Amino acid sequence: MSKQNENKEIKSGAYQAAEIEAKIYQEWLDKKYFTADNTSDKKPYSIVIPPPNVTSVLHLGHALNNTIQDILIRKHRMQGFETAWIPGADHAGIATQVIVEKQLVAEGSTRREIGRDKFIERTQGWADLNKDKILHQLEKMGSSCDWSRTAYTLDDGLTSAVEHVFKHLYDKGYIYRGHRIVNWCISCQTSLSDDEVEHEDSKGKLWYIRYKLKGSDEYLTVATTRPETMLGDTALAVSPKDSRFKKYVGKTVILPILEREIKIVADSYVDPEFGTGVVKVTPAHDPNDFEIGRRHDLEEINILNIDGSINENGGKFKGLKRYDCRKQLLKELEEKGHLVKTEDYDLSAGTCYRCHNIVEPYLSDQWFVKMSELAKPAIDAVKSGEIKFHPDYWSKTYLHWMENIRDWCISRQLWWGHRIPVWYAEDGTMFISVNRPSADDCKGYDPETLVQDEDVLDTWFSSWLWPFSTLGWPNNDADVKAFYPTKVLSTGSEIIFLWVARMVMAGYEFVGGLPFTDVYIHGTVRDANGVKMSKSLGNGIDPLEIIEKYGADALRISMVLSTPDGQDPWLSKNTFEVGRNFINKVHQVSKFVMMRIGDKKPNLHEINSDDLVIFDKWILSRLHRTLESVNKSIDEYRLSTAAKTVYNFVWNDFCSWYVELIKPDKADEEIREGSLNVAAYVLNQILKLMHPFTPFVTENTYRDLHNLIEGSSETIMFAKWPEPDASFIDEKLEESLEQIQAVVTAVRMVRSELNVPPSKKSDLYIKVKDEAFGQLLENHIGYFRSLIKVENLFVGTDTKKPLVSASAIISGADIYVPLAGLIDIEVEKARLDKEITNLKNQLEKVSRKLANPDFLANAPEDVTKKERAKKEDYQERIEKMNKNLEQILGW
RNA sequence: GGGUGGUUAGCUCAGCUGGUUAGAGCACCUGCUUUACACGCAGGGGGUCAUAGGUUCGAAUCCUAUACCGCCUACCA
Repeated sequence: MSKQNENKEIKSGAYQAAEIEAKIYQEWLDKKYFTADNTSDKKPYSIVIPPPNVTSVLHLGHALNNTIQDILIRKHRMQGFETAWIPGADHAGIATQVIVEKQLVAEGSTRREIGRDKFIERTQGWADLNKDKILHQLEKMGSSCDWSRTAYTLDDGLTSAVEHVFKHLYDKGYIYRGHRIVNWCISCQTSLSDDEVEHEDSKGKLWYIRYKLKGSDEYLTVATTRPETMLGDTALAVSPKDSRFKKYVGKTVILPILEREIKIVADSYVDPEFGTGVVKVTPAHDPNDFEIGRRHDLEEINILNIDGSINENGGKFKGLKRYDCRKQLLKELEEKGHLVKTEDYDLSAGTCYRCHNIVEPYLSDQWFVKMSELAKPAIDAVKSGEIKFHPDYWSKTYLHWMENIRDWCISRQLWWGHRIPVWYAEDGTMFISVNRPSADDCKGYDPETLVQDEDVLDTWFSSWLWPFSTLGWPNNDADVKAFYPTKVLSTGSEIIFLWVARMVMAGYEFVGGLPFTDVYIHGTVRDANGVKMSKSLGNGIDPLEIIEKYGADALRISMVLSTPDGQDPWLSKNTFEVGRNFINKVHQVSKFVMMRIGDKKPNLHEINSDDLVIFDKWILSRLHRTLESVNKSIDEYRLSTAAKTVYNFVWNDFCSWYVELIKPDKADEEIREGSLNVAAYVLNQILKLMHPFTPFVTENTYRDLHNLIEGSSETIMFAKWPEPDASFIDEKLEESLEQIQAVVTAVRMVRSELNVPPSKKSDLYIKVKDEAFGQLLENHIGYFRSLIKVENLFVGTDTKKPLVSASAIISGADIYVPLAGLIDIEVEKARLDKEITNLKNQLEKVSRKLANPDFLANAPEDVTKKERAKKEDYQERIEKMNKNLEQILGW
């Protein structure tokens, strides 16, 4: 931190976010402003929150996502929609169970020791604690969630939705139980769906192992990346088209070490070009081998225990961990001459998305959902544009996955979650029910003898119902009727498959219609080095820490400003200074305007157009241009662009120009009434426009402003959203003002470069080309006199250059600042030289263009006209500057 | 291996349908206790727009390759 920064902290005039934010949020809660009314006549606008996991508190990714949702909700609330933002949390089966199990181990216990009921009770307590923390964080961020509708995937209502859906799919034949190869995490000791497996590239080896042909001295060599699986080999396979190996098909080889006899089969899966052209077949530990095994009726030998150690089928290797076994096995193979060679090999190993251990393909009984039929309407929805992705390119990712969808393994060998609602009789007959079936439900069987499936359902099996289960489906339809489908789902790209796609399928299958019309995919939050923020890397930033230091408004606006539309934001702690400074700026300018209002009563809602000067009209024009642009950007989900537009308007147009322009020449003079009205009106619009982005400072200031003028105030939350009005936009007038700004800037530049003390006033001579512009300057000099420290202004079409003066030549005006005794000739000369060189370069470019006959022949007329005008302008300015330069040299 | 996003100032990014003196914020340099704001004001320096071709009167912008960075996806042992 620099010295300057240290000093700033002590300054007392700055905006104090913390106290204001806490107070305001509590008021919003007390008045129940966030609560949605399902009987309202207003048009609905609803969003369901992507439920955060109860395993950990929120990070900046959540802060970004929830800011986006709150911006959309608050804007639409102001636009008169009945808004419902449904908050909630997700029980996160595997992740939560893993954490609680670790706690138990640390205490010297295990889940099996304390038993299922105790374990669930304990996990529940822990999850509830975290859930509360998460909801508290959302509040601190200013989220205007409808807390009366807070949902949780393990709530009774949501649980009954899960049961309902399970039964529905089972009856339809879409849910089935199968003996299949699944992804098995040896650490979490559960199956995983394909989407819960992450692929990580790693350096591996390809081991070449030879298998001896029975009754011959010949060998067949296979290549493998997982040699330990050979303990479960039940065949070798070759391509049926491969002439090299045709003669061996049907023969037998001896599996090294275990000395088991296994046969050689021909299967078209084998690629003769790869490796040796011979593949070892381990049906119980490889999905492809499993298929080959089924085709050739091979034995399926499971060699692993659920913890990844070798079981009794591994003979003497029994009890070894998988990679220890690999080591010993390779050693023995080498000793016995079976290891032909070893090559380096890049592979991408599947790892568990929760614990990052390498996943084993594992043969077990699991429940699956058949997906192909469910996918159809979900594909159509995106293809037809009924559901739109923002940015649009994500729809390709979605469609690619949907069109290649595979069955979904939904059973998990866990205790934490929705227990599979299936009961088995001794003979294997199944009954679907959450609770023990009644005698009527299982005719012919004694309910007491039925045993419930031990496993629980994948967490996503409850979260895919989120857009309607949170609204009371299937038991209560009032909210469903009022708020389904929701409008937009805002989330990160990493759960397009896990969650978004499945919600779309669920929406069509269970409720009969799409769950949302828009999917907004925001970027992934990264640290200052571009590394994804994560708890395990420890590079995350706690939003609460940022809120404490800078305020929630600053957190929100900083995040949105620094998240490029459709790209990943790179954030560091000082990213948030941008927002804090901006909030303070708004606070300061509001303070100023209110101070100047005093006991006057400007109209905040209407403009009296009879009492406007050019600057007033200009800021109104800029305001409405801004409104036009911001509204468009938000509608297109370009929130960062919207925020930047607001930022630039407020800081540059309003604070740096307009407010400075209307400041009277002397401190004790009053602001012209018409301008003060405009300032108050524009400020009010700014506050409303900014409210979705920075809810607290705008609420606070809005109330102050209204109290001051009207003696009372309502909340800004339901204030009328500022819509653009094109009749305020005046391009010509904006151009005129840009000319005035150019004069001001030129004078400032001259003074600054010549090191004129800011306190020193001077006269100003301007020779204008156009009489009207001269009038404009003359009539409004009072407004910008203080901006350029001008004493007397001399303006006209024939104004002469004072002898000793610095000059600046801009389009349409020659500017002279008489500064006898203050001008350093060398500095002024260098300055003019630089300017002239600059202009000459530009002139050169334009001249070349205009000398090209093809350009003149082909370019549209307005372009050539523009270029000609430019050329003239450059020439004129260069001439004048040269003259000025000569004159200086003559001094 | 397929798909997809990126490459513009020291850093993070704008620049949407080709014609701009290529912009902003941060950082940097200079000056400033100027009537709200030093979390500020004014001014300044800094870019052969990844590379190579092409289309065009004209390319940061369109097309084609190449390189690098990133993400997603994939059962080639």
